[in-house]
Amino acid sequence: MRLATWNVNSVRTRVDRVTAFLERSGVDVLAIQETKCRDDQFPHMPFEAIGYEVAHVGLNQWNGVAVISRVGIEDVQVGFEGMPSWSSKEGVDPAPEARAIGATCGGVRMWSLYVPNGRQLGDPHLAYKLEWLDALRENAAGWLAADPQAQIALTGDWNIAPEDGDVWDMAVFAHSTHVSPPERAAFAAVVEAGYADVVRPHTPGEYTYWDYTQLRFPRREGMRIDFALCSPALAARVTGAEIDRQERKGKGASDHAPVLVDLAD
DNA sequence: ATGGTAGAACGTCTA
Repeated sequence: MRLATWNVNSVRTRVDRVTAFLERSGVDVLAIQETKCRDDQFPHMPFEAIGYEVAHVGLNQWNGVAVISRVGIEDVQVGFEGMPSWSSKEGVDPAPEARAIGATCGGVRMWSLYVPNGRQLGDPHLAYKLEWLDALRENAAGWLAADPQAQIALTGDWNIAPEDGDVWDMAVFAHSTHVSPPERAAFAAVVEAGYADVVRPHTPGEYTYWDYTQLRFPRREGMRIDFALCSPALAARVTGAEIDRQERKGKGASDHAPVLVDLAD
């Protein structure tokens, strides 16, 4: 079986690329982030036409996550217990955002996660990001405690570069989010809870994201911020992984590349 | 030059 995660940066703009990727790659279960649409706007038909089912949550033009599977979608869960809320405006009550959806697909508990960006050091959005990650960690630890043999994949755009080598120049990020110690600690806490980054060993030195501006992609100035963290039972099945850099090329590319994981049967 | 690009309530937020 083949899993993948991909921040598509608008599923409506990118639907032809996403379906072509599924057909070309043979991915069975794909987690996508930043669909940027409501549920009623999601283009289900192109996916159904090639044999995939979709579980999506999208509340407005921001965020939006989905699991797309051709090996079944069961027990769909939107968000997780204690997931923090957010309000972008003063005077507007905070509400949960469309940043997490889980579903069981072919025996794997697949999560599509879009971790809050954090914006800038000192921004309330960074505190929100850290609270969101802590609540995720607490849930993920609980899932594993309830069933140590569970095959769980925490995949998505984590908006964290865990190691200095995960950005092209640490000096550029000296006063930025994504590399700060609290963010890295929050990521490490999920790993310590039992979820392994199964992709890094197969893709040393590679990035998953390149900003649209400043010619970042041709200059090979990217970041590794998209991850598939797997529970022990699932990590034991991993036979390989790759980052599909080709998908970042050409007109109409997302700013993120798909991250793929191969599993033994 | 406070820049650049992209995508979403088509004006402004988000990344």
